[in-house]
Amino acid sequence: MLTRYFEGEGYAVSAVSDGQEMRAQLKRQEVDIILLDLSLPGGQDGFDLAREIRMQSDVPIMMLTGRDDVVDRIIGIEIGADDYIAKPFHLREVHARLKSILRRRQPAQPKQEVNEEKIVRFEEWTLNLSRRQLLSNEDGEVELTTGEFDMLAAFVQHAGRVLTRDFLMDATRGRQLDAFDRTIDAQIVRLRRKIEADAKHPQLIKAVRGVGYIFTGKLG
Amino acid sequence: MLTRYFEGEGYAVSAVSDGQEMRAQLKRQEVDIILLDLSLPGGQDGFDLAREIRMQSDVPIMMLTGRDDVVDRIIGIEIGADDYIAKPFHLREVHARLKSILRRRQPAQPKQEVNEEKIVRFEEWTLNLSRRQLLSNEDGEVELTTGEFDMLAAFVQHAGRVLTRDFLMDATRGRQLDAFDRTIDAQIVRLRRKIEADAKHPQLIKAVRGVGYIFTGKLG
DNA sequence: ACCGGCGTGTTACAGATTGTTACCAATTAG
DNA sequence: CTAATTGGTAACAATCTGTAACACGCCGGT
Repeated sequence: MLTRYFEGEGYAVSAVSDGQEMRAQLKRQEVDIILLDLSLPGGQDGFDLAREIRMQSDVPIMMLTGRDDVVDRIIGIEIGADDYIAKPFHLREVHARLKSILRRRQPAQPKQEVNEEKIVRFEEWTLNLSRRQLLSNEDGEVELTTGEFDMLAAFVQHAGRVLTRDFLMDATRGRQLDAFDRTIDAQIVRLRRKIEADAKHPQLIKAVRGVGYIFTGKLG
Repeated sequence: MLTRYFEGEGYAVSAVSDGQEMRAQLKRQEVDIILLDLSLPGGQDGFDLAREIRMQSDVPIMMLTGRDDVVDRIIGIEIGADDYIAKPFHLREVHARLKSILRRRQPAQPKQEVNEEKIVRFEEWTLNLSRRQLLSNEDGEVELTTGEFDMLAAFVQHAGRVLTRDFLMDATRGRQLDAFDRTIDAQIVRLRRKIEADAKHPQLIKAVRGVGYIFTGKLG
């Protein structure tokens, strides 16, 4: 009945019959207002559904219910419903209240701050420092171990500079390098195998004899 | 039983089983009222605990007890408990008294943010820190155990930082990690199973070898 | 008081990652 | 040109994480 009426009034209406369908619909399409029938089938309480909606968005909710219980009304409003109408109701009244709510909803809500991701691109690679994730622009994700990621991160953050093994050891492991320690070299080999097109002729990470290594990839 | 009832009534409930856990929880999160069961395990006397709380804060305390002893009742009230209810009690009655106490406390603390729920969104998840509830934007609620929730809460509140097992143990259990303790690792596995799309290739909680774990989900 | 389910801690083992060693190749010093 | 030095790499050992399975204790229900 509601569907027919509001479609007749020129609204685009999506009718769903339970919480599951509602979630699917909400994911599919942004809606301007939700009319929520509290006498839902199944054990699922309409209030729970309203709370769930409210937690994820500020879309207006009008509750329609079979009984006019003061307690229910209070609960409904407290949850964050914008209106609460008991049956029997006039369609005209529902429409009037709906318009009122939509009119009220003009001012946009301040968005929650989004943490900006730290992302570095070089050659055909995208390194997401926040997610600790390396993406090839061609083949999707290449998984790096903790040590490999830390090593690569150190390089891209000091691109074009020669990094000593000493520096790298401190940057990636947080400890000191001792004599005859080949830890860094071994890790370099492993990293190269994953990001160099030809490990025999490295283009991204080059050795600087007697000093250390340098990242020569082009950032951008 | 109490936990279920009050959660059903829309309260955010943190159930703890002893003084140790209580201290940890109080450190973790500010509470509006404490329901204190006087029949506590161990030699720890509930009255002592109440005194301890009272010494540090004015948070309302309701005492629940197995026997209705006039002397106990007087002691309880003298210590500074706001109410004292003997078993067997009706949940409705407890609720009514609780509301009464909170109403009474209202003017004392004119806080604006009382009704503000702490909500964090990341990827396709909505974590309600106040309600201790996790919602998938696609499939509705995913139930987390106490330990899983505390772990996830610790992560989202320190997103992008590497958290040591030591830190996590303190944040989620309020105790110290001892050698060869795999508690955190086991809990991580269980949490991942619930929130990672592919537990074999975790995207939200990544291990940092030799150090701990890091939350790499994008907030907002 | 007893029972049964659930959550958590513990243990053991599998698998992944890293450190070390040895040896080879490449480069440089003399 | 030869020897010494340095980086590359494989192979293995040591360490760390992932995970299943089980034990235990708690709590609610009978």
